[in-house]
Order: sequence, then structure tokens, then C-alpha cells
Amino acid sequence: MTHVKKSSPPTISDVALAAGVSRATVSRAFGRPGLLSQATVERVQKIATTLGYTPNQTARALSTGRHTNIAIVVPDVANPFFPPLIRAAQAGADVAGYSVFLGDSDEDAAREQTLVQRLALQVEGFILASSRMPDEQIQAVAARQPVVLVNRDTSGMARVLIDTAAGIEAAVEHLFELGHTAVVYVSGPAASWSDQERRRAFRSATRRRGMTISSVAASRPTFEAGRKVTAEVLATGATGAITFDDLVAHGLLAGLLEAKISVPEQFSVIGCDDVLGASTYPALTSVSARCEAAGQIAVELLINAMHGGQKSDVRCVLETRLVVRATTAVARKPGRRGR
Amino acid sequence: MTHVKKSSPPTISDVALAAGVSRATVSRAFGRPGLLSQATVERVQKIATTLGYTPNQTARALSTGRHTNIAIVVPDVANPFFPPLIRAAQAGADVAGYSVFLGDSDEDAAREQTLVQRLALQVEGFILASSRMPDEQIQAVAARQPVVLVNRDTSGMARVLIDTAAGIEAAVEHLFELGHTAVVYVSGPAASWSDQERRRAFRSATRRRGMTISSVAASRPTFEAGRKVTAEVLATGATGAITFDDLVAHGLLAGLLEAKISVPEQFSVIGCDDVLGASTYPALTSVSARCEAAGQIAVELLINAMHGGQKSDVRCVLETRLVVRATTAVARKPGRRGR
DNA sequence: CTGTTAGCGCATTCAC
DNA sequence: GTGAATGCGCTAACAG
Repeated sequence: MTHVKKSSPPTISDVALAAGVSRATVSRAFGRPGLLSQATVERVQKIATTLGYTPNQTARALSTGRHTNIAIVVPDVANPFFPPLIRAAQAGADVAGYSVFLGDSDEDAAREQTLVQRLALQVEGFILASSRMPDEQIQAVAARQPVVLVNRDTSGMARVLIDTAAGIEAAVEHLFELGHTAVVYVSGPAASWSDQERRRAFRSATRRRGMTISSVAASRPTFEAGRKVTAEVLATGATGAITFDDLVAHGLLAGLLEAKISVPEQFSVIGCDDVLGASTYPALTSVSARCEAAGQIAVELLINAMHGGQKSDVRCVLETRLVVRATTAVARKPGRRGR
Repeated sequence: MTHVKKSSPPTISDVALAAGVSRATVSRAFGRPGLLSQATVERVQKIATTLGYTPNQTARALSTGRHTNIAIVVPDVANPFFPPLIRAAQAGADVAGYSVFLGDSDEDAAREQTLVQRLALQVEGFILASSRMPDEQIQAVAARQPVVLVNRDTSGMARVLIDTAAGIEAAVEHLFELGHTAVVYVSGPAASWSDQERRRAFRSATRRRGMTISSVAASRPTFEAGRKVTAEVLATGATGAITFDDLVAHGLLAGLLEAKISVPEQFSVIGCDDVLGASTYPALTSVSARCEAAGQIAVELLINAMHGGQKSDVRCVLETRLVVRATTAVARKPGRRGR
């Protein structure tokens, strides 16, 4: 009986020894099988698997500079907008043989910067979703390695944009047709490209129709934030609101309920991103956002870039549309709410 | 004018050269500042930052075996149960200086195994949440490096368990008190420990009260799966259902609505995990699950284990409770549904 | 306190 | 086709 006791995982040397070949041969058996004879490749592979050998990515990366890792960083993993995006990206990376780091910046630019820095030397590329970093920092990262942005329109960089502006336009139109003349936009994170786009679209669409507008700020895109601004929203005298995202809309719905304002009879609400589906009550009218497609396309672009595809400055725009459900209705007559 | 053009990031040698010290000194300035004089540490640090030097984790890891990376793998990132858990774990890892890999097994044991294998040599430890792998495989992983399980009760291993069984018990009691005598359990993934626990709790609690039970299977824990089993659920003749999780419950709610069965008047529904909050309509009665706490505790345990804490076989149980909302009511009289 | 030496596991020139 | 060196960037003994 032979006792072979090795606590540490088998290395390329172990395989080489057992197979009676040099370490270089083992290396090639995995990295460039084409350079070896069919026979040796198979033999080495076989011995490797019986030994339980797996090429050490770390060592390989140190030697080649290729890590076969990517990182995806988001402002808030728990925001339902991101999981589908992450999931799709992860899946795409997976089939391409890449592992993925996940970073959560907690909506904070400095934290995001730290994360990126910490990860930079371990990954071949970044997907920065709804990045809160200033353009210069993003460009600094991109100068070193491939980056693809999601919902951030920095020229000269690869980016996939979910064009919710068009959806917001439709949302305004929808409210207008229902007779609303005074509407309010509940904004999201100031550093968010999406928020800027939506605000801009809101402003121009309402102006064009001669509607009265106002705007209140929800600090973070959360249920709680939405609930808290309810009074402020009502104080504007508007009869309908378009919110930064569904979370805020959902919070507003809750706040309205507490304030005994019935939706949609007395007040209309439209969300954005359509991540809650029909699960709210009343079912939320919202602007769709194809976050899953965004994630999938983002990895594709990234992998392409990492494989030497030189075309950065790709600008991929995903269309959106208004999904009308049950939180919007004909405007109540003004001046009688809450009395 | 001196042109210094280096495309690759600065290495320890660059800093050493610029600071007029040896590479070892630079290394210590970052890794063991205590071994150096205050003065040199500061000087090296300063030069390092002006050069934009960041220690190369990959090289460091190759040399030390310490990667300062962990991995967290889940069956489905998009399942709302996991994001808060991931977020909490990520945050904890972050303050401890660890970066985190994310793996999505897509509910598949083989994929999970592959992921773990690919990641194993790049991380110091794993958080396996709701692992679908068989015990032996999990133990094999744990034999090589620290692992902490979430919602998986394998003895001898560190694990944090969300004790939904107690909540299910309460759910059954709740239905019983409302006069329900025939109830059905809509099960989730067979490989899921949580599902087994819930099924077991359901069975024993109902038996003790002499209730009539049945069970139907939802392949995956999704809205769609829940919706699809609606007919099957109704065919059991039960007046109330307890589902594997909120997603399935939500789907069932939708299916019931389509079938013109009103909830809770004609049929009661109780979910599990309480991830939808009050956002469904009617607001879902559910068993709470502290997924965020689970994530936080899981990293703590893992970091502890990686830092040499020898006590594996920690079994941390998180209590749950029944959150009664609006999908449960007194049982209708039997024999009249749907006619 | 600091410099010197020797690898960590692998991929890659070169020779043969 | 295959083997023998060399180095990726860093840390860990050893010296001094």
C-alpha cells in the first residue's frame, strides 16, 4: 500500500512527473493542444484528471497577464433592476470561460472608485452599470483596460443605454391624454445618467404640451424614499407623478394609501424600469427597461473588446415602451383633493 | 524634458527604484509596516501613490497563497431572496478587505460544481447559499478550504440556517384557526434544504391537527411556475395553500385571479421568505426570512474561519415568524368553489 | 531596521 | 513534437 499524502492541490509539476513529460508539455496540453501530438495530449489530460489537477489561474494570470476574470459593479445589488442584468452578464461570461467579480458601490462614487482600483489588477475588463463616478475617473479606468458602461453615456466608450427617455415621453403623453395638466417628476440619484435623461425627457415633453410641472427629489431609489416624499408630492398640486423608478413609485403608492388618496381615481402614478411587474396594487403603469438584454449585450461587448476588438465607442441603445396598467386614469377635477 | 512612457502598471521594482530602497522594503511598507521605520514607510508610500502603484494581488496571492478573495454562489441571482444576502455579504467582505466573486448556478448542481472548481484556486473561501450540490461534493470543497453554507444543514460544517420550519408551523396553525381543513403545499426545488424543511414542517403540523393535505410541485421557484400549477392546486380540493416561496405564491395569486377565484374569500395563500413585502395584491401573508442577516453572519463566519478560527460545525439558526397580511381568511364552506 | 536570495505555478522564448 | 531555461510581481526566510 502506497500512501501519497499531499495537502496542497496538484501542480503542473506533479502531472509532469506522473506523465513522464516536462512541465512545458503539460502546460501546452492545456493551453495549446494543437502544438502537441494527439497521443500525448490525451495521456496528459487523463493523468491530470485522475490527479485532480486544475490549472492555477492565478499563476497563469501572472505569467500571461490574462486573468479570465471580469468585474461587474453596480450601485446597489438589492435594487431589482440589477439582478437580472447581473445574471445575464454572469451567464454570458460563464460560457466564454470568464469568472465574475461583483462590486456594490452602495451608490457612492468613492466606494466605487476603491472597488475598481482593488479589482483592476485581477480582471481583464469591467462592466460599470449605472456608474456614479465622474467621467474622468471612468476614462482613467478605460485607459488601462476594456470597460463597457451601462446607462452612462460617455462618448468614446463602449456603452449600452436603455433609452427610457422615449418611454418617459410616452408616459407624459399618456397623462396628457388623460387630462392631467399639472404633473410632477420624482427624481432619483443626481449622479445617475438615467435620472438626467428622464428628467430632461420629462421637462421637454411637458413643456411641449404646456403642462405645469414641478419636481421633488427622492434621495435614493428606494421604497422608503418614495414613501417619504408623498407629502411633498401632494403639495405640488399635481394630479399625476412620474417617478425615477418603480421602487420610488411603489413607495409613493404606499404613501398615497396612508394619506387616503386613492390611485388612480385621485392621483396617477407612473414608474420606470418595470421591475415590479404587476405585483403592486394597483398594478403599476411603468416604462419598461430591458435590463436583462442590457447585461447580455454588455458582456458581449466586453468580451469582444478583451479579445482585441478595437471598436470602442460603440453606442448600443435599447428601446423602451410604456406599459399601461392600473395606476393611471383620467385626471380628477382640480382643487378638491383631500377635503 | 524626460519622457517616461510605460504602458503597464507600475510594479514593486519601479517604486523600489524611485525610492532608492530594495523591493523587499517596498513590500513591507504595504504588508508589514510595523517592521519598518516610520520614516521609510511614509516615504515609500508617498512615492508609491505618486507613481500610482497598487500591489498586484495576483502576484501576492501566488507567493502567499492568500488571495483576499471569497466567492459566493447562489442558484439564481434574480431570485429576490438572494440580492439582500449578497449585498450584505459583499459589504462585510469589503470592510475586511476581501473582494467577492459571484457565481450563479442556475439551480443546477453540475454547473455549481463547475463554478466552484473554477473559482477554488482564486479564493480563500466560499459562501454556498442554498447549494444544490450533494453533500459529498460540498464536503470535498470544504476539505480544501473554508466553506460556510446558507440554508443547508450539513453536519460538521459552518452553516447559517433560516428556520422557516417554525414559520411554516405557524402558517399551518393560522390556516387551521381560520377553519381550513384541507390544505396544499406547493413545493420548490427538490435539492433545496429549505424545501425539505418546509415540506416536513408542513406535514407534521398538519398531521398533528388532523388536516387533509396534498402537495403539488413547482419545478422552479418562479412566478411562472406558480401560475402554471394553479389548476393542479385547485384540483386538490384544498381551501388554502402554503407555497415554497413568495415568487410561487405570487404566481399562484395571478393564476387564481385568472381562474376567477377570489383571494382570500375563496382561497387562502401563504408565501415564504417575505421578499415581496406588501407589494402583491392582496398583500401576501408570508413567513419572514432574514436573508440580509444571513448574508452578514455568513461572511463573519467565513472570515473567522479563514483567519484560522478552527471552530467549524457552527450551526447558526435564524428565527422566523409569520407575517399575516391579506391573503388569508376564514375558509369558505367546502364544495361550492368555482360553480 | 533593511538588503539578498529563493521560490510560488505557470507560459513562453529558444534549442533540440 | 518536446525539453530546458527565463521571468511574471511579489513575499518569505535568511543575513547583516
